[in-house]
Amino acid sequence: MDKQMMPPDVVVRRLPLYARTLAYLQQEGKKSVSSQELGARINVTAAQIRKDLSYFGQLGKQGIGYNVDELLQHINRILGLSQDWNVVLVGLGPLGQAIARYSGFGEKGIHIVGLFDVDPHKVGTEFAGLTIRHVDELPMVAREHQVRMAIVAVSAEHAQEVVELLVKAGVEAILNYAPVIVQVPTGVWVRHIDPVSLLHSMTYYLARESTLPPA
Amino acid sequence: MDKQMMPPDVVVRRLPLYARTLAYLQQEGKKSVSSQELGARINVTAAQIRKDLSYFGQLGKQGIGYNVDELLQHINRILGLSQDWNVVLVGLGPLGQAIARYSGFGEKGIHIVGLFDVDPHKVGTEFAGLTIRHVDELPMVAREHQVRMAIVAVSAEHAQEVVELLVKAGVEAILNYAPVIVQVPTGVWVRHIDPVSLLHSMTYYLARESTLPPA
DNA sequence: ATGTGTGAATTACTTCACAGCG
DNA sequence: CGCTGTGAAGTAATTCACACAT
Repeated sequence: MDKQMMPPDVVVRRLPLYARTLAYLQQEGKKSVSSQELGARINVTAAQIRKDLSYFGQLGKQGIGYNVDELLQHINRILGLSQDWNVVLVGLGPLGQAIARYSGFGEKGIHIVGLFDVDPHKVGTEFAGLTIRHVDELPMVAREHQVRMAIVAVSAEHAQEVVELLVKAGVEAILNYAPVIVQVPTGVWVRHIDPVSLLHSMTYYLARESTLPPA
Repeated sequence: MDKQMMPPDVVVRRLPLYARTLAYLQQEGKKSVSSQELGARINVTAAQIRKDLSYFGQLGKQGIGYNVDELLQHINRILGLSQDWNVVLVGLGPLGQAIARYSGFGEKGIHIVGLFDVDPHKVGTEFAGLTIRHVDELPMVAREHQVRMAIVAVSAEHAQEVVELLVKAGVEAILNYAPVIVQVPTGVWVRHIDPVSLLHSMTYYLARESTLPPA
């Protein structure tokens, strides 16, 4: 597929999944993998994987499959993960604290470099190796650490205003844990984490029982 | 739209969002809302909302819009949220602990009735008002509380085996926080929570800068 | 007037199926 | 052969646009 043709967002969203699975395959000592095999691990058809990857060039070898190391490195490069990314976290309630302590980000090129809250009891205290600061200091810290991404873990009521502060501070990508859809200007990306909605979308089917999910 | 025609999963996934937004509108004292207005709050087109809702009957009034109270109650009924749902949580590491403490589930008809781990240091201790039990006791507790849903917060390595235990214990819907796609038999639903992948799918765009997200 | 409900049109995404390379 | 890469075909999801109800 042509280089200049840009991949739809659904494809971009699947790339991290491919990367992670390749990393697991790598750990398992696999050198090479077919689209078939890779797809079986993540419930994606072989054709889908081949088509997705074709947006980014000819990454496989006919008759052989994909080289695990190469493809992993290639996808990481595509995702911009050859560099590390500094991220700030806003909101240090129970959820924010769990996120701050979570080690899974750091392993994958995401570094939390600032913690922010407004609660005077929290501001100034240490947490997970960082000092919690007042959100007023966001612009300063963002500039200092060249922060382009943020994680929002405040209440639904405060999410929109926090997002606006972040955007004003130059943040271009936001992972929002608050149970509300936030509005952002063009040029800023948002993704939502919403466990309650996911659970509720499953109760729909359980309440119906006769319906079966796709194999 | 015909009653017997069943809504695609994308539609079902949007319903909880509609419900939540209606709940906010209700709190704000709104009595009635148009598809236009509702859509503006959650970045969904008015046509989309009307078409989605039409799967479930004629829920609005021409020239007026939708009655907030009625529509909210209707969607909740559709989602099976007129009843409450008992859920078990497996894995009480930092993430599982945060989930166990999170109050947002209970407010929305989801009740955590069992906590499970395998760590002998944790089993037997109290947490968030419940006693942590060994996963061996899963079948018993699941039967006792008629548990049909579960939340998995174990490591990637253990996720698949835990899911299999859950399925064996009769669980039909799983919210998986582990960074791996788990395989389930037909008739069981899984949804994934994957913050790292969401962040990585955004670094893709940030690393490209010229590309703008959809308005 | 206003705003729903819905076929028709459009756009987006996935799968097919096969030429061609190793 | 085995398995990729990819146009073509097929599905699915979204948006249009307008008749119609209030």
